[in-house]
Amino acid sequence: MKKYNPHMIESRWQTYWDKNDCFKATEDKNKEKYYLLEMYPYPSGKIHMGHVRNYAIGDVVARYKRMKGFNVLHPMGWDAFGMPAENAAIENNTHPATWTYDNIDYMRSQLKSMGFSYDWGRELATCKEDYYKWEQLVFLKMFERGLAYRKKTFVNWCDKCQTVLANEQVVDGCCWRHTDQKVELKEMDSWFLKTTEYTKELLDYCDNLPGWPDKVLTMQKNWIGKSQGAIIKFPVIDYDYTVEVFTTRQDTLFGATFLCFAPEHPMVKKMTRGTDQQDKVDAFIEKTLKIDTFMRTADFTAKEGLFTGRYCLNPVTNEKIPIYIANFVLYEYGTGAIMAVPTHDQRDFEFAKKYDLPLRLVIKPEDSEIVEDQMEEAYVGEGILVNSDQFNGIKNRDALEKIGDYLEDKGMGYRTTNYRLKDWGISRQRYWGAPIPVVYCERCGVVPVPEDQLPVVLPLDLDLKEGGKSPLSYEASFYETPCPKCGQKARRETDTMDTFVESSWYFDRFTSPRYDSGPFDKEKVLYWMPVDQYIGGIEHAILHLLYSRFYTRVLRDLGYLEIDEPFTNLLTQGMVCKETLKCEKHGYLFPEQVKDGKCIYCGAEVEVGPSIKMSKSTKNVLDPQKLIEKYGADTVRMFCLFASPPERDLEWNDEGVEGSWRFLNRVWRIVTENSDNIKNSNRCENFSSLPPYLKDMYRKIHLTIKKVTEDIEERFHFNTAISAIMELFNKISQLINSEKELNESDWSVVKEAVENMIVLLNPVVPHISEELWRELGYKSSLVEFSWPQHREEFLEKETCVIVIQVNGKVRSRMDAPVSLNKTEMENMALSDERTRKFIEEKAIKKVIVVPDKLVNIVI
RNA sequence: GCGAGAGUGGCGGAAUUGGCAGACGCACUGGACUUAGGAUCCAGCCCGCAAUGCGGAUAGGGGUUCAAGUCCCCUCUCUCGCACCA
Repeated sequence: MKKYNPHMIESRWQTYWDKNDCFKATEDKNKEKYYLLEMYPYPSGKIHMGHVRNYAIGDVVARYKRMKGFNVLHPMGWDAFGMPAENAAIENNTHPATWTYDNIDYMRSQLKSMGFSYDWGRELATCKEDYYKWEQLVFLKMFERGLAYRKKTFVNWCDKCQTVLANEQVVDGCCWRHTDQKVELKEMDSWFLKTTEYTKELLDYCDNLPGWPDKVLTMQKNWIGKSQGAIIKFPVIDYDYTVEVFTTRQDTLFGATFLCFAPEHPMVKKMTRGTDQQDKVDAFIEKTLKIDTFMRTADFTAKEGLFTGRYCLNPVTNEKIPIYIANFVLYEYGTGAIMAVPTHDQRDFEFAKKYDLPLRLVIKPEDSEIVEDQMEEAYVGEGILVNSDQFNGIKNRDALEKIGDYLEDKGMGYRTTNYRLKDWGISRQRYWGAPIPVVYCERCGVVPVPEDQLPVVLPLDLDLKEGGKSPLSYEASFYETPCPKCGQKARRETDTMDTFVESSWYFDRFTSPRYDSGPFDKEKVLYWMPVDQYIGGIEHAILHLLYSRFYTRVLRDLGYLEIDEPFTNLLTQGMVCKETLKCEKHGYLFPEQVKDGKCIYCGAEVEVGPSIKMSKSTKNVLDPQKLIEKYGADTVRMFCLFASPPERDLEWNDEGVEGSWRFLNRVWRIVTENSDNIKNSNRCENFSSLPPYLKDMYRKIHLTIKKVTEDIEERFHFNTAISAIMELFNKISQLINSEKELNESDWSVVKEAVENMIVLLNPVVPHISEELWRELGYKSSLVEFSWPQHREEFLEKETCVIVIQVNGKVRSRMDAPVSLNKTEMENMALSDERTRKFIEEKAIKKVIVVPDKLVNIVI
């Protein structure tokens, strides 16, 4: 008997699929298309378990859909621009391009060794000219339409990255890549994409994506952050300016006793210029801007502010109220200034108490009294308006409307909707990215590079300096260029685009990756898009997915696409977790640094920590390469799918992998040891003449087909699909290993069972199943094979086990013919001897009968 | 603080519509085969007890129901997201 040798088998089948172009996708209008996409990886060096899991999940679906007869597009590529390439290049004295392409080559070979069914002919890398050229073109089109623009703003600056970060890339006040690096505010010129042009659509369509997890949609909605309220105008006294504030609580307007500006608001300096307060105000602004936004606005940071020396009029009370600047007011949100109602807003309350500002109650709870002097916190509940002139006595909910109307009537303001979503800052002061195709000319200003001069090529031969600014800004051969308009000496933009721009349309490019007359071939993109199933990590729930939704709309409005949403269905898989090992002296340890529970360096007892996301920093990682070398790709794929359903975290367990390995060995053995008998027997023709135990086996075959199909199709629950196949396997193995000699009809049913088992296993473990399929005498590959369809008539049973309960407790079971009516079942249960013991002489109150399942006798 | 999700044996997890809780796998225990077993096969494996049976058990408490892991209410714990957003 041949031993199961995964490496031999796997490389043989990988070569076969490759040579025969098995996964090559071509447009075919007669077939239903299915575009399956997993989030493409950043070529960081080698694949990690997260990739393996993500791509194993995707591959099951791709292979399954293909067997189901769909025209499947399943591409793979590389998110190839980005900072790690630059950092690694400086560290290792290589070029980012060399580093990136080397990594791509190695990672491609790793993905190939996993046997994923990609159409490798469509592979793309975003760092190549023929990719970013089209991104630059789209940028120019956006510029023409005002969807890309330049402005001076306060930007998030990471000193370690030496670049600007998008708001989305700031996590807890720190850089998303350097969690120990505080982000500073820096005023800079930057390019923005006008995501806010589509705010409403992006929000509304969240209710139009039934195939997305609610969690992700909620996160997107929160990020967009819709709030309804009003803009209210407060005229400044003795100064020609009217402050506009946004509020959601116009019902509390009569209680607005002061105003607060964000310190960096440009009006603050203007209003205080030449006044006594100027110096103090300037100092306060400077001080506040040194503190990053997170710290400044953290809930543990005390409210701080300063009087500007100016007053304005509360438009409804006509009272003179002071204008402050305050650290807790955000310049980016609303109008950058607020009306402060200390009685009904906790922040305003704290501020007023600190600076001794007046409190006026304007909402009173219906069943109690509040006195301003005795308030210890703001009253934020519902109530009745007081101290509000003609609005006194009405409920504050109604006052929202009424005061809104009043403001509009009097021209003091208007109702509006405000969103938290801001425009997307895409400028990065980095080298390894797509150049922004514009030129700055002293005469002509900002001049877009003409389309026929694209691409603006990222130069490869230049010096990379450690730290500091982007090398492009030192490279005269790059930035020196004649102005496209007037021909005079001009300077090229040296910033590059955020890499999220590339990932906002790579899925479109996959439909025609070699197309050279535009971003993509319209006919092909119309055929394939949208992506039917997108699979990736939850960590992209906001950034990547929101940008992609935005970019899709831009491409639609530019005439490239005819769809609104890029991804019809989204599956967010959980993280791969493993326990951590920690030594008191040496910190986190790799498993090989621990022997017999002791640290190999100091012999100290190693603490086994909780299972958390695999990460290099906590050293609880596992190199998939080693697993593939030890067990082969099929075992690794199988364990990843078997250990938990995809959306949940996967708890890594070394012994569990052994289990998958043993299962595949058992399958191998039972098929190879019995292949002659299986090959030489005929398919079972006459079901009704089979003895009961074979009918039972037949039923199991069809039950398994049904279960596996439903688990993959409806829920992506591969773990239960695999366990169903294991049950079928156990049943086959019991029959074959039983004492008796197998006869002809036994073998005919075994043939049916084994063949179906192999086909059902194919999407999960494609190599071993192909090999065993051949072992059974089939010449063609399972790639060509159709997914089996269960037959209802084989699921039907002649008898079933009925559970008999007395007062809800299981007391007995009986075998009964199926489809008895309720009375028959009841009578049968009542005549059951074991059941009678529990009923004794007691009166029966009620009998509940669930057909073919259960009888519950209530006494 | 707000929002969402989760809590089931020693472990990963099943139970899809309210109908036998613990499928499948791991670990563990015993046995067979064996020079050997970290291979393979067979058996056992939620807890308690007066043990062929009975009782208890799905974070804890209460409720609805003939029947609750599943539905409702309260409490606790954990995870994730947001967090002075006016």
